[in-house]
Amino acid sequence: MFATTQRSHLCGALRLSDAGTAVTLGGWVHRSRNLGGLVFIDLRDREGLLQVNFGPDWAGADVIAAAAAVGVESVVIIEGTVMPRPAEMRNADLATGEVEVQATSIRVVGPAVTPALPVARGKNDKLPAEELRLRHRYLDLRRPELQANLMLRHRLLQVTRRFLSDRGFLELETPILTKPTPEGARDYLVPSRVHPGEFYALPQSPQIYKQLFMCCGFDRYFQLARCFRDEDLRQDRQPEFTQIDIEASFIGREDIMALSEELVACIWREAGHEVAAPFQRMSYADCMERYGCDRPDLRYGLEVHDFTASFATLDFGVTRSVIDAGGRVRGIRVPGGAAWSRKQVDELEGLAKSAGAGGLLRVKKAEGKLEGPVAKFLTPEAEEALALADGDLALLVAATDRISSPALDRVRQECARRLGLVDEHARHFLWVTDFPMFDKDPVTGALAAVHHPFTAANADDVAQYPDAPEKWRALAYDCVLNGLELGGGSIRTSDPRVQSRMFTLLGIGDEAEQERRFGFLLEGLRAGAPPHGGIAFGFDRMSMLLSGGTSLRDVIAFPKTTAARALFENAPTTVPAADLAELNIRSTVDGE
RNA sequence: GGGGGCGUAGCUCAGCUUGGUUAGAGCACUCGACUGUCACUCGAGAGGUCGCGGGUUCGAGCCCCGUCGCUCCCGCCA
Repeated sequence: MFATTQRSHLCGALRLSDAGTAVTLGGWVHRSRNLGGLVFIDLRDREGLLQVNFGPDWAGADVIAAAAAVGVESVVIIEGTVMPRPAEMRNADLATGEVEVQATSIRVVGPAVTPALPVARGKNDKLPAEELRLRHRYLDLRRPELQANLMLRHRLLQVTRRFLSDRGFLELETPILTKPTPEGARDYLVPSRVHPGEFYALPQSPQIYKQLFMCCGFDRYFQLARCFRDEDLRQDRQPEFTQIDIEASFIGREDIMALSEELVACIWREAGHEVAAPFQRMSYADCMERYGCDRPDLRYGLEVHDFTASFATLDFGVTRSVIDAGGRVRGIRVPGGAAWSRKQVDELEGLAKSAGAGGLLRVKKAEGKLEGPVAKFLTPEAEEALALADGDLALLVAATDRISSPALDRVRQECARRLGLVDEHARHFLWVTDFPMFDKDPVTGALAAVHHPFTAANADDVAQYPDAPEKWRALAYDCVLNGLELGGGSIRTSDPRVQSRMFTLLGIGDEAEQERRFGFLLEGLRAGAPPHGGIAFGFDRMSMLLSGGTSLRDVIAFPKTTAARALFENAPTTVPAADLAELNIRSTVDGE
């Protein structure tokens, strides 16, 4: 398949069964070893490494001299014969290690300057600084690890396309130049030359377009969609990213969740992992109650418990005042935590405080005795509720749930890490369902969409609490793996009047304002919209997990730094004033 | 927008605690030797704006202030 007019095989593909074959190979000089009369070159292509041998019995002196002179990372084309290696000279570390090619000619077709970064690395060599790897990305991407990552990414893209296409989903493209939506994340804006003073935005997601496809009757859509958000970056967040975007008509939650489980299993299988479906499900309320988090890592326990009832009678000021004010006392039991030093527990308290808690109450049981600031106040009922075994440590937060949940989440995760409870090979998939529709700002009372403004509400909740939207649950669902959000979606509002009411509840302007900003969606819905819904998966994150990496930058060919800068091509950059003038734009930055 | 870490040869790092002659090592590079290596080995050599700017000092890679870059985290990410 890879044979061309210039080469016959891929270097890394040759095996013992190819012995005796005359080959012409093109590749990069990974490393070379010059033993005097004998020269070895490890030739590399995307398939792997191959040892090429230049010896006087089959190659002329001029060929050997040329092989000895070629620098690493140069591109060469060699001719020769595949030979089995003598048993004692085989290399078990190399897929091609049972053979070598005895070369009769070498031609340097792409001489390389001395590389700024090493591509061939020793077993214990550290990677160069990421800044340098990004600046010299053309070299970094030659590394077998990154080649493997991008080739895996390709396979995951293809298997996703095949899976969805086979099920009748149409791959439809949506615009990259779109309308600014001043909700949610910041948009990347693109000035219009033709229309002075007006701007496009790059899409944060194809959300509205895919809903319009449903209105058009393309009842199953998908796209491997590039999305853009002008927010600050993280290890797992890039300003442009790829999502598997799916939408379908005449479906409910169960349809989307079943389809998604199949898709995820298919993708994981492509990477060599079997996934058990159906996935566990848990309501948002249960997640928050038991784990303090809407995407819990279920590879370990350390569940959060409520001790409010048994602490209500305690004559202890801290818990007393919180409970009287409507708060709760919640916490986790840490087996073996009693052995931790004061300093170690203080560090945990630091985590809780950084998450907003006032402090972390500790009770430990050592040699049958309870210890800690609250110990002497404990009633027999409270002791029984804590249910500490010898060596256990209880870590409690007395506060409103809004404060205690994130604090206990942080503490729980750190305790699991310290206790070695996190099984790196385990995969615990989870559906989180029944999110609230709205998040109510505790200060202003304003409602904000937890998912997005197009999500449909649970009809029973709307009927039961018509005037208390903060009690409505959304028909939304998140797919979680080991505490990471893989994707999320919802059933959408397909009634334009209901959609308009949602905008009103969210404080998105009057009717005229709604028409101006979201009219193109409302018009589509009014023209006859089927019930529909969908989901989007973070494809980069999936690729990262399946390639075994921890940074999105290792599965994206040309990523941005955390300062949202491209170091290789050096973007963004200033442009000549004349270019700005043509766009009717003037920079306010000094010195421009 | 805020906080932490890092920045010394092409690469990875030591040196900084306690300021003091000519800033070191490994790899890579150049030259030489070597016919079975596979991180070849051996010998020799070259290679430095100690991120940048300012300050303290008789003297700064080292101390202080500022700044830039990368990175991790918080905010943010409907």
